[in-house]
Amino acid sequence: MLPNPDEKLDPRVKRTRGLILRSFEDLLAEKNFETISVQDVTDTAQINRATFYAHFQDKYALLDYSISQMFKQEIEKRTLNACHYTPDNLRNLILAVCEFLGRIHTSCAQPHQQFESLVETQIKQQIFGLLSHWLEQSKSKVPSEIPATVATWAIYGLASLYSHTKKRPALEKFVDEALPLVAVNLEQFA
Amino acid sequence: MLPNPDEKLDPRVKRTRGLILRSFEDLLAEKNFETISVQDVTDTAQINRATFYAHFQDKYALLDYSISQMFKQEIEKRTLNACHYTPDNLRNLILAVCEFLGRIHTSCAQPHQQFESLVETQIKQQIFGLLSHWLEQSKSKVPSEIPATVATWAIYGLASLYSHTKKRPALEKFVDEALPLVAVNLEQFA
DNA sequence: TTGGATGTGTTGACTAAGCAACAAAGGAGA
DNA sequence: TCTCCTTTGTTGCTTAGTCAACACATCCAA
Repeated sequence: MLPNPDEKLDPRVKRTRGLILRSFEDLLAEKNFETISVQDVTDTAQINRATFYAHFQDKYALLDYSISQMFKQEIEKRTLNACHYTPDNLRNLILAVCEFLGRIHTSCAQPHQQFESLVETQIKQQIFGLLSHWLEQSKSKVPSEIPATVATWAIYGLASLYSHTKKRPALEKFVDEALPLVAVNLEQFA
Repeated sequence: MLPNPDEKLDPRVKRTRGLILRSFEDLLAEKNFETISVQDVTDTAQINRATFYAHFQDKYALLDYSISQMFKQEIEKRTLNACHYTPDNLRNLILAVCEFLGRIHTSCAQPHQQFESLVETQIKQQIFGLLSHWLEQSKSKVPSEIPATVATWAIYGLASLYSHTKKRPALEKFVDEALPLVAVNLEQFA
């Protein structure tokens, strides 16, 4: 739906980016983001360090890209990118964000402030883009920026709460309880 | 032991060869060798067809290389490349060849004449090289070419018999019964 | 027989990846 | 403070991989 810019790419580029991404995600599982050097990534990816810089400005850009790719996959898996606003789709989106963030917090070694804030920025950007896309398809011509922003922050906040909870409650139950509070501001787009 | 020519290689070369080999071995598990085209290999390896020809003359050369690499790994796994002639090492070698050939015959789709003969040539070359290496370390200065040849063919023959047997007997028992017939010609090198 | 479809092997021009070397910026410790 | 060491970005040159196009061989069916 949203334009897919990866198809017509030089195979060498696809391969290299894939290697970098895979290595980075593997490394994130063992060490925390701050202690991962570009060297570490290129060593485990078995590519040259200079090649890394041909693709990413630095490791922060890599993190941004990595997070957004993973999240995009999560969304595509649930085909949330090819639909419009309904309470049920919203419910699935909240579920997706909770699970995604939950997975990050269990599979990445001790997340740190900087790491978390970069993740937050990326994910919120994606949620906002998706919601805007949904709302603009509605017959209602109400401007969507403000409702989409409110919903985006609310959703991320819920997922953050969920993923930081030590003993996580049953996800479905959690989402069903929270859903109405988010949906109330979007009813006009249903 | 035998010189290891792969270490100081351009990383791109290692990667490309690895991709080609893996794809080829995967394809061998599904289709028989004759029906695998160079195109098939490069497609699944996600490399350009021209790149294939920069590494291998044709698919027959690839088969040779693939078989010899797999066999070399089998030998290295058992550290048979770093030892000398003893009846026990010989026993392990026979075991290795039987298992290797057995694995090929179960994991590769319907082997054909051409395929089998290419495999045979490669494996015998490797066995012969290894045996020569062993025998030439012996104190006895007896020429080793003839005994090594006899043993090589005998070993391959045994493994071939074993791997073509429908209901394979217990491997250990099979080898213990055959071992003396091969060892008798090598006693002088012990 | 002809023609389309498919595979082979090769070529030359272009582009990405590798490499070694560099300056510069921190960090840790004596 | 000074030095030693590691990491960061960057650069110019070399080499490997990509691409499109080519001529040629098979094969099979119209």
